[in-house]
Amino acid sequence: MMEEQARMMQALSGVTLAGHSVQGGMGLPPPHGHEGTDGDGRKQDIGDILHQIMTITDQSLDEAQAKKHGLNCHRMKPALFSVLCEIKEKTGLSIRGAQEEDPPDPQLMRLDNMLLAEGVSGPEKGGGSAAAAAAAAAAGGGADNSIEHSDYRAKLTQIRQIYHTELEKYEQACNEFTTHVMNLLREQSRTRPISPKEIERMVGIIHRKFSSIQMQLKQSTCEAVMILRSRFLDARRKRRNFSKQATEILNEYFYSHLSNPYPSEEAKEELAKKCSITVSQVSNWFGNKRIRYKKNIGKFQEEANLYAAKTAVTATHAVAAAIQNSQANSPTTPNSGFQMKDEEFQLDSAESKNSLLTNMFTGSSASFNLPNSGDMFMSMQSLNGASYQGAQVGANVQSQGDTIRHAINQTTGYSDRLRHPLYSPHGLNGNGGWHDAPTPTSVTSPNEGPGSVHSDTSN
DNA sequence: TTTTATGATTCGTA
DNA sequence: TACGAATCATAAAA
Repeated sequence: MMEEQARMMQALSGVTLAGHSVQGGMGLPPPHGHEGTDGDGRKQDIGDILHQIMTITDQSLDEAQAKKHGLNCHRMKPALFSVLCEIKEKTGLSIRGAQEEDPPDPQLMRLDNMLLAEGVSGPEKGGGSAAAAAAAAAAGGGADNSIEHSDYRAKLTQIRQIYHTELEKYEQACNEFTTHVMNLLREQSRTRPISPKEIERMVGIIHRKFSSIQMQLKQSTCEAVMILRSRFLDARRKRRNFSKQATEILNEYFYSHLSNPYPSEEAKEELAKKCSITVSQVSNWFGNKRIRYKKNIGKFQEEANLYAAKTAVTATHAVAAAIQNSQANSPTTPNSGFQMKDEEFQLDSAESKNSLLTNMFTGSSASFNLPNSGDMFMSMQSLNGASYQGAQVGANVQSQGDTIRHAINQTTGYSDRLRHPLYSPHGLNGNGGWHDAPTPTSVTSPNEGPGSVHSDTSN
């Protein structure tokens, strides 16, 4: 300590060397009573001032205050202050120079980006709605989708509010503290060498400190958002079985399009709408269903028969209505809308018998090319243990004219249903894959009335 | 508690 | 990019 003082005094006694010629250089009048005297006198004067400064702490407060005032008014004060500042600057800058640069913190940038993306920072309007929508979409499910969506948004808004309140608090505190420190330093600069540059630097340090606190706030906000998101993603992973009705609709479509269980995009949309699920859930369902069906056809046989009977009964009713309708109308009703070729129909009808046998005997996907020797009607009865009116549909249809077939197509919407009264894996090829088949473009429930649109059968 | 069913995800492929 | 296959995770049944 004493060494430092001595060194400083030594440095200051050579102020002229530092470029501040006390004699005229700064326009200062020479020390009183020593006008025109030599350098020894000036040194003596400066040494005296420095001594007073160094010993000021040893004195009582009043004494020190008085001395301080005296020193402030001393004519050498500005020069001395300037020199001290310069020395301080020189030593200080070399130390802090490296810290002066403020490279953008990558972590802070990441946090900022995330907060912006999540809608926590950035514009208020619709804040987070995109993220919320994404999370809600990922959550899947229809009915409670909107509930989850709004729940997510409410929580996000809460986080956003807390974030902004805290941020505002920090900024306010930062400003207050900065102002306070600046005032303090300005005040102190009257008695000790503090240059404006140094004050500026101090402000920078304060801001950095506060921004590190802000980063903590941003980090915890991000964490909160992540937790919120993960909770919604968990909700997605928390599987919920589809409703019985939805499963039925999907199964009906699957087994009635067993030859080609690949619903088109339109069909998927329609199914999704009917089942109150998303299109991707429909895709998932069909993906799972196809693979699980193929893996163990035997296991699904009962289910297949069930849906076959179900849809066939519906189809029968529809056909009966259609026949009645056609009979009620003139027998000369033109078959303007029917486009399916008669040969095709015959062929499909025969194929259905084959597939029926396949179901009965094997359940294997590769063996549907059994001899065409089965009796559809009998098979149905033996399999289901119940009379199967729908089995007669094929015969009826074959015996009726195009008008009726047209009516059937219009009524049921499922050409496959008629072709395969008992749904079978006839569409599976020997390699375990489904044959290429035209993709149906529309979905129609067998429960639907005749007014429905059946684009997949009208071409 | 164990097993089965089922919706979702991931990854490789054509 | 849609699909198959494998797998995960959880609901539901045994």
